[in-house]
Amino acid sequence: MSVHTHLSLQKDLRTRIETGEWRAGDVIPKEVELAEDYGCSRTTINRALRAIADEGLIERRRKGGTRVLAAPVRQAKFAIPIIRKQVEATGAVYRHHLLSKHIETPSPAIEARLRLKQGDEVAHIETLHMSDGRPFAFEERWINIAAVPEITNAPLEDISANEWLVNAVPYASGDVNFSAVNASAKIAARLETQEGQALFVLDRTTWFDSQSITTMKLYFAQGYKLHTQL
Amino acid sequence: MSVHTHLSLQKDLRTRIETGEWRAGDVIPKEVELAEDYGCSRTTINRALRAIADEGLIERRRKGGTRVLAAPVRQAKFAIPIIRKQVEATGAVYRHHLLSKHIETPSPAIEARLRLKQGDEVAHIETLHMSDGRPFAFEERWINIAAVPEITNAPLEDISANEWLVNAVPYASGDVNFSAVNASAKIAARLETQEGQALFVLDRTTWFDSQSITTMKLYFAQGYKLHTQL
DNA sequence: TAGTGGTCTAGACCACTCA
DNA sequence: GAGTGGTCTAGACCACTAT
Repeated sequence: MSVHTHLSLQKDLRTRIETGEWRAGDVIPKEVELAEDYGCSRTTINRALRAIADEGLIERRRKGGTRVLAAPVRQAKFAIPIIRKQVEATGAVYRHHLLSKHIETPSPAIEARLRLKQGDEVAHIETLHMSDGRPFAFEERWINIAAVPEITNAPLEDISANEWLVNAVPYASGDVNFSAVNASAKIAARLETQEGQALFVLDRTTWFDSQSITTMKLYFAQGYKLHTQL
Repeated sequence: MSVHTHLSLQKDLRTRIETGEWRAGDVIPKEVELAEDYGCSRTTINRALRAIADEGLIERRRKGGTRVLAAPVRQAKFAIPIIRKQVEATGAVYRHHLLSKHIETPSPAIEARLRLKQGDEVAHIETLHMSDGRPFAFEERWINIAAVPEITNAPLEDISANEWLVNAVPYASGDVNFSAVNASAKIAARLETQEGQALFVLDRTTWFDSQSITTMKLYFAQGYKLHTQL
C-alpha cells in the first residue's frame, strides 16, 4: 500500500478543485494517470473519485472523462428522527399526551392522500409532544387501518403513534414536505401560543410496498428551526 | 464475474432486512459467508454492505459484525439550487430586482454571525426574486467585503447576488436553518402578502476556508413548500 | 488474543460514448 | 472503433474491538 488512502486522496482531490487548480468545466486527468501520479492503484483512485462524484462536485463519463461541475448542487441532509429522541437529544425530558383517537371515515382530502378505496376507514389520532413540560409539537395523524389493523389496539398512551409505527413498519418510504402556516385557534391553544403565530410544519405521507400507511402533519412550537450543515 | 453486481446485491440484502428475514438487532452473516452464499467475491459484498450502512440501515463493527439497526434514522436529502434554477425548473420565467445595496457597518448580530473584526464593513443587499412576474422570495444578505472585495463592483442588476457568489466562491461550506416567521410589514409588502402571514425562511451562513463569506435570509412567498422523498 | 470489517493491489473484462 | 470509467476478482495485510 502506498501512503495514500481513499480518504486522503478524496481530501487532496477536493482541494485541487476548491483551490481552482482544476476549474469548473475542466476535464481532470484520467484514473490511470492519477494512479501513476499518486503511486497507488487505479481502484483506490476510482473509489475516491466516486465519492466526490456522489457529492456532486464532478461528473464522470465513460470515454468522456471526469469533469469539474460548474454549479455544484448543494445537497443538504437532514436526519428525521423519532420525536422522542429529537427532544431527548437536547437534554430535555420527553412526554406525550394522546389527545384523541377515533376510527372514522376519512375526508376526501385524506382519502386522496392515502389513496384509499371508498369505505376504507382510518384511525385519526391527535398527539401533543412535550419537552420539559412545554409543548414541543402537535401531531395530527391518519392511519390506514387496512394496512395496519393492529393500530386499533396499540397502547398509544404509553408509546406515541409516531414511535409505534416506526417499530411496526420500520422500513417504509415516503414523501416529506416542510412549510410554514399560521396557527389556527385550536392549534395555537395546543401549543400555548397565539392564533396566527407562524409555525413550522412537517407534512409526511408514508408508504410500504406501494400501500399507504399513514399521513400526518406535525406543527412545531414557535421558534423551531431545522438545522443542517453543508 | 458471477451473476451478482454490487447493485443487485444491495437490493437483495435490503429486501432481506425489509421483509424481516433479518430483524432489528440481529447480526447478519459475515462478509466471507455472504460471499460464499452468493458466489461472489468478498470485495463486492463489502461494497454493497457499505452502501446500505451509509443509508443507516445497518451498523458495522470490526469483530462485532454487522447488525440491523432498530430505528433507522431517516435521512432526507434536499437539493439547494440557485434560486433562478429553482424557479426555471417549474417552467416559470425568472427575474430578479436589486432593491438596495449599501456598504455599511454591520449590526452586532451580523458582526457576530460573520465573526467580523470591529470596523470590518459589509455589503448589505436586498433582492426580490420573481417567478412569472410574481414575488417568489425576498432575500436579505450581508457580504463580508474583506473576503470578497469584488462584490462592490459586481453587476447585481444583471446577476443576482446569490448566483454571483456561487460563481465567485463555488465550493463554500455553511450552516443552513429552516424556520417559520410572521411577515413584517416591510417583507409582506415586498412579497405582496399581508403582515403576519406565515413565511418559510431559509437562513444561511457561508464559509470558505474558515473565513466567513456571507449570511442571508431568504423569505419565500406564501405557500412555498420544501419537498423531498425518503 | 482472535475474529471481523476496512482497505489496498494488480489484473481483467465490460459498457458506454465520443469522434 | 477506440478510449474512458464501471466493476469484479483473489489475495493480502491492517485496525479495531469483543471476549
